Amino acid sequence: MYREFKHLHLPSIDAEIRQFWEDEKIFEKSVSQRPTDKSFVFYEGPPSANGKPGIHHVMARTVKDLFCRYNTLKGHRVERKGGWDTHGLPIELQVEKELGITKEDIGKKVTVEEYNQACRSTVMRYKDLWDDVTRRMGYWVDLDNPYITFENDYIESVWWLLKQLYEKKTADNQRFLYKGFTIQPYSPAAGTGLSSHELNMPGTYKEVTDISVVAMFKVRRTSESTRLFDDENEDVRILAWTTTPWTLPSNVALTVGPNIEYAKVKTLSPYTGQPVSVVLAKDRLVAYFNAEDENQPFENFKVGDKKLPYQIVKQGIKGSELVGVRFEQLLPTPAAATPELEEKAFRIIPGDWVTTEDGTGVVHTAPYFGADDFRACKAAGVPFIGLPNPKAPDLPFPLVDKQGKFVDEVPEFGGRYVKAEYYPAEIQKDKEFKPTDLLIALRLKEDNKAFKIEKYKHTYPHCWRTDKPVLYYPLDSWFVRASAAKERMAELNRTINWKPASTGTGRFGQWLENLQDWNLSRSRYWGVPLPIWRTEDAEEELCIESVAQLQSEIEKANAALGLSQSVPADLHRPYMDEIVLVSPSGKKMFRELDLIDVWFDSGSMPYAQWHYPFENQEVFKNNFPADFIAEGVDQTRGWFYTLHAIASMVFDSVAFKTVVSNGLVLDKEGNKMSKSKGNVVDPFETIEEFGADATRWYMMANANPWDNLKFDTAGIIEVRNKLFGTMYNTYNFFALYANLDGFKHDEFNVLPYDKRSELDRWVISKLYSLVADYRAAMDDYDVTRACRAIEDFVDEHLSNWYVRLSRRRFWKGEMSADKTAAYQTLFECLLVTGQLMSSVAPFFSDWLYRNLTAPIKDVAKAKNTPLRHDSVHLTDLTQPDPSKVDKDLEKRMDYAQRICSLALSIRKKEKLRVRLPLQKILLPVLDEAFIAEVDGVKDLILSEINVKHLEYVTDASGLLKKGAKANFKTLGAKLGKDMKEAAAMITNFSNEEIGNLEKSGSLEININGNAYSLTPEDLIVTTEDLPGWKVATDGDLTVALDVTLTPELLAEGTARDLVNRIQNIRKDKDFNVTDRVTVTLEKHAAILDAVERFRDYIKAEVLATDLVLADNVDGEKVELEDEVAVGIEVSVN
RNA sequence: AGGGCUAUAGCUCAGUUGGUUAGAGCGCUACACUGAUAAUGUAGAGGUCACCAGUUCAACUCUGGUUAGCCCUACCA
Repeated sequence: MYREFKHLHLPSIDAEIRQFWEDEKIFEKSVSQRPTDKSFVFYEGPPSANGKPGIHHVMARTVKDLFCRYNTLKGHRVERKGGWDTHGLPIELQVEKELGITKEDIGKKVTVEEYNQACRSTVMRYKDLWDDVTRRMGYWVDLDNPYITFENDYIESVWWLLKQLYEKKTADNQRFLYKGFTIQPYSPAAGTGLSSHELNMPGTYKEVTDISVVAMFKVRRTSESTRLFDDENEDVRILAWTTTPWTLPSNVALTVGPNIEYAKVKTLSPYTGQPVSVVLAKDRLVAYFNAEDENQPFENFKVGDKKLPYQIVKQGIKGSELVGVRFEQLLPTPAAATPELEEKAFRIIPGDWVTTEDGTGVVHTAPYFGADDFRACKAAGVPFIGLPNPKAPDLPFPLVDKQGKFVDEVPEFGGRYVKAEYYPAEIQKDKEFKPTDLLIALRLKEDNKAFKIEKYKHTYPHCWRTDKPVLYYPLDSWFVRASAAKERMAELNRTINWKPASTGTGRFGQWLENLQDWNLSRSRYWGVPLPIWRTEDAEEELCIESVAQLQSEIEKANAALGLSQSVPADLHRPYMDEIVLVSPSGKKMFRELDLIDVWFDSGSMPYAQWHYPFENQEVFKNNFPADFIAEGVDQTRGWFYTLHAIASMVFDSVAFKTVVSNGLVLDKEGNKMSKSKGNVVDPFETIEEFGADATRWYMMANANPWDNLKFDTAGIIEVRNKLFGTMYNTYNFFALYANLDGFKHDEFNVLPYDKRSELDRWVISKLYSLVADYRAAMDDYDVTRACRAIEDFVDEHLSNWYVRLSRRRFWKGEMSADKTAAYQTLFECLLVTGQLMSSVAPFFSDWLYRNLTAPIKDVAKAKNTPLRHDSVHLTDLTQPDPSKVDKDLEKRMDYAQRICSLALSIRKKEKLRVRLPLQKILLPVLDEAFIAEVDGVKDLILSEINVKHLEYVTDASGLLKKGAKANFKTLGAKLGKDMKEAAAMITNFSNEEIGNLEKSGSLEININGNAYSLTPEDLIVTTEDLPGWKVATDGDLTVALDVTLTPELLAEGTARDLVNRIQNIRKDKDFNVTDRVTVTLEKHAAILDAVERFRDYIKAEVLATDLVLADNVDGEKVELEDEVAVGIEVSVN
């Protein structure tokens, strides 16, 4: 028996199948039963288990899962090793929050050891939730043997990779792993520098309003500047604009464009009213002065006036002429003063990058807080400003510390955070609170050093983890020289199949073109320690590549230094920091304290997950590179990049051949989901309510995975009702009648297709067309197209046409060859469609497969047939079979569907119910082939629309009124400008003209004096009308219906109505489908004729042994057509 | 600021190499149909294919520009 069900409840199916998978280890079998030499390699991008899974994870993991399942069905062995990303800032931040400490407390209030222990125990906090969502959504991945990035084996592989980079050299003999001092984005809140790709995470650049200041730098009267002065007492100032006033105490230079023209303007200081002469770019005058104020008297100006009088006293000063001019330091810090600074700093230097697009055309230059500034000062020989650094006098300590505070030595502002955002929220909210930038601006205003202070809106980078603004800050860091490999990376990238392609060529490709070196250093505690040891004088260094090498170096050091160190059991800080090695020259070597960027961890997973090269060399070889990976598009600069970079530089290979990047999951209004907005969707609730399959299917079918999805549960409901509901109903229908008839599918006794009906062969043809379309779409990683093809087949073809038209075959009469054919055909459709669905909808499809195959499982197993498998996920994907596809048949059926549709629409218009039979349908035909085609599906049409006969009307009959339309495609090229008129002319062609053209094969027309010869294919001929008939038209098809009613037809219609009403009563009374009944009908004039003529028909249809007419009937009054009510009683025998 | 992508019905989306009636589903209205139905049919309402130019006999489609949204690039102070 086939299982039958009352209702479709997908969550129950989920639970049943999940249990089955676990009991029978179906996932394990689906991998192990496939040959090892036919692998399809997939890499799992490791999630971090310290956050809860969200609905977007269901999206990303559905993409991963379905292509792995699909390739499994295709016979590949698809290992899916899970993994966990365990290092990094989010974990540290969470631990700090829980321990109630800040990073300054590390090493003080808690030891590094305790801190790291806390991190280690936190990382897996939500592992159970993750494992649960993994199971519930049906994501098949090996959770028992995942790679974990904090494990020693993993770290050792990472070291090995670092060593490869350390040893690799560019053509000019530079190492790919090197240390450099540069100005880098730095997040004081996170306490670490940020790599360029971290800065390129979505959402890092935010629009902020900062306080901008145009500062007035007082020019010192020296030999270089005399020409700027009219007299000795003139107060000449250079104007320079900044959006970061906190960098002004660190100002050492002003940069001008050598070719920019500057002007000197006599005016008044707006905030003090004192006379002053200001120098700025001539093109920028308009930004600070109004033309109508030019040459106005200065006496009238009062502080606070909007109108600032001015007078241009000198123009055409080239930037190059200003170079070397000295100025007074704006905000001196005595503790930072040095003779060298006094001598070489505070002067104007040149810079090519200066523009006059905004500001004053003069750039305030603070080398420690801007990369351009740093370079410009280096080039011009301007020293850096900061507190004395005894070890490196050239590199004084910055006036801003690593927490983002001014050092105490800075007058007035010492100890203040430079950005308001670094203060705790409650301080920022205080009414008295003033950001440091504002205090500085006010100070300048008071001291007559500010020309203009205003708010300025611009975008500024923020730390992607802490959401606070970054500083540009001088740091000593280890870099990977990625820029040296960018051509090779771009070249390898071109071989990768990106879905969508534009991400690869555009976003990723352009990124590679402008590739910067990869800043690897992180000043943190919980991560992979950089395995590099250096002597204190930095003369000698050693990069360790393995635990074994560390072991031997330790032994060497122990011997040389008389120590008793050993390799730590845990390769993290602080244990690694404690190891002292010895250099070839006998000096002590200490570990570089940096950790590496966690992105390097995850980019190392192809190697480190197998502890390569220390173990599993063969496994690695078979599993590199990946055939397929998938993650969110936000990983383009993250995991996708680090995978690609490491593979390119170390292995000169791609890391993955195909990558599918999915878009964001937004709420249904299109807003980003965020906790603060409260629009976050809980994946557990969604799956619990709608089932995993409907959720997965909706996410894949509604829009391409790479487009953003506006997540709306109404869409899931639609999928559930339409696709899964229809499949379920179709199955239940099959099961109901198969059980009644005792039909059991027999793989060894299948009726050949050519022995089956036109309708059967048609649906089989459609099915195998679907198989081909589906495979083509999936092979192209286009799951949306694949899903939509299935939806279309299930709804349009299988349920709405095949089953609807075949229903009668299933419930009429005893088993017959035709009935068997119907069962076998429907069985095959369900089986194959279910299999195609299984990649996206793994639960329902397995449930369906198991229901379909349960009755024959034992036989199948014994005889080793294709249906022997316990799960659809263990089967082989249905092969496309062109011999089963009959495009001509599909075309014929398409005619049938359209003809029925037209006939029904005429019925509708004429108010002729379908149960009322009609005499005749007429099809005007223009060519003989059409007759043959329609004849093949004639019976289907007649029964579907309840008409007795079908006739064709040919041209010869003379009844047809033809219409013609211009074929623009063929005529356009021929006629050109005369096209429009020709089209009008052709529309007005008479029957005769069209006939002539068809007969003779050509027709001359004349437009605007140009003669043209038309051929038959220049016209699209249609039959428009059949005078005297009810007609409907759809494109090239026309249908005419004979609506004459005879007593015979009316009686039959009434008989059918009676059958319908009696059937309804049977259904209402819950009779069994097979129950025999006795029917008593009220002796009503409206039905007498029908009962007389169709007594046997009615009896047969409703399984009545007796049909009695009586004056009084106990049963119910039932409405027939024309408001006639008749009493009917139906009772079981 | 520059570069890219997108813009089609109330909503979610299709729309081939330019070709003359721009489609589907959902939702809405009305009427049917149903011995599988959380279905289905027919009909209706709903579109200036974002806007403006250009190329062409012909533009939703190609080109340029504008606007809006998104993404990317950028420490231009």
